[in-house]
Amino acid sequence: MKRNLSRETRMALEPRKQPRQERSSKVVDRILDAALILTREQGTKTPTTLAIARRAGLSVGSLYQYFPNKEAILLDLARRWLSSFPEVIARRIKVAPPTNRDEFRQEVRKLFIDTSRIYLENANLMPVIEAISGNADLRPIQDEYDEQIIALYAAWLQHVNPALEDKIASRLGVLMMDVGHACRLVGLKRDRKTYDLIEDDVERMWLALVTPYLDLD
Amino acid sequence: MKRNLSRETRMALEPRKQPRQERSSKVVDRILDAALILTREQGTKTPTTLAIARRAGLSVGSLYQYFPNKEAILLDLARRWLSSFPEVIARRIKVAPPTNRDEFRQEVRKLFIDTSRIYLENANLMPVIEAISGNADLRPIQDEYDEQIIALYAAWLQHVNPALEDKIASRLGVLMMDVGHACRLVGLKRDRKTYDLIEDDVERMWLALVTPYLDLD
DNA sequence: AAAGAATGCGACTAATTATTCGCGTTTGTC
DNA sequence: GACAAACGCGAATAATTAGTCGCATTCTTT
Repeated sequence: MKRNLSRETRMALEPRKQPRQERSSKVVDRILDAALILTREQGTKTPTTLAIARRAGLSVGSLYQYFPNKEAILLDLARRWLSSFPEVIARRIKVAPPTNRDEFRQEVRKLFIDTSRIYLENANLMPVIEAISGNADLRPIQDEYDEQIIALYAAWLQHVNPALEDKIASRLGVLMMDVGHACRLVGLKRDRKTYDLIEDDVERMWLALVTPYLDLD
Repeated sequence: MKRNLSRETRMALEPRKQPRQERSSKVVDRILDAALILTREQGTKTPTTLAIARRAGLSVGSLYQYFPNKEAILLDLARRWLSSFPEVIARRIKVAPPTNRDEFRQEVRKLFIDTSRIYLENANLMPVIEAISGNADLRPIQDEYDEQIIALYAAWLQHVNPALEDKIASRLGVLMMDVGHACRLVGLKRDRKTYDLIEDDVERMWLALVTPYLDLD
């Protein structure tokens, strides 16, 4: 278990080599698929390298042809998810800010729907997201993304109400993110109808959360 | 690492022996204190038995005089926290149900304040709670408590509005718990003033969440 | 088809860490 | 103060797993 990379893990998360031959790029997919399936099966615990290799019909050695360490595999799976949040929120800051209560509600709704879509589209990798949160090595990386997302939520709030103090915006940003995340994780574990009901619940909560701080009208 | 107890862990969580001599009951406290301090220091990862023993000025062997395994130590720390929730919610079900919108708001507020107090009083063991959630062996035990708490929140909702369907009550119960938990964890990491502001935020969200389902008036 | 590069293999290494066990020490009891 | 029970110790055990390395196989190119 040569394991003091943990500190430098961040540097070491890039793929060790680009696949050159066609067979190997399929192998990368097999590895990622195996890791995803196992993470889903096992819930909390991240799968072992041996388990991933076996499931992918490979040997451990082959894993390390393409990934510098186990963490990199999980992170690769989560990468699309992690990066789509900033994109989506940033997009909703580019439009003209609302001028009355009704337009404001519309804006909340849009942000709300866009973020919800991210969850729905990535439903199958929620177990990976949860595993990452529970992993000491990966947690800091997720925290970085979270910081970014919170900052963007805060920016969105100030876009909607430029008079809003930084401190308040950032507090509300954290809560929007965490409430949304917690509720949607619950929702995705239920059937689609319940998910939709929970979405309505979250929307009401978001509105209740931010409305007092956005004295339009 | 004799570690296939995991399955039978549940049986094995009781203290191995009651301390008979006075010196040893102090030792149990020292162990618990050490585990608490280390968990707080290390954040996510649960401390090793060796680290706990060292910090408590003991040897590993002595740990196992009083605890059947490492998990039992953390669980012992969390036990008061885990059990106070059911107590507190159950107490709020015993009073007469509200008859109008204003009394209802009062009831929400009371439940809200009572649960908030649990967080404030146990602020220093939040890292333990988080560590437990991230630990594959302990998670299931916390989940059991969570089930219980959700059921009680649901029962409270039906106490307030007896006409409320089971399914809705349980959905709202989950959300009350998760939203409260997520926000309060954030709050406890901030200063007291911010905690109070977040409490107001949560109260508004709770009200927004449940009000549509409680057609009093 | 032969050379050389890329890929694949899996036994092995090594780090980590939970738990045990036999023995020495302290404490309580008479 | 002597005896047994309780307590304390920590080296040894053993389970688990991440990551390596030299050799084997397959592919690409000419």
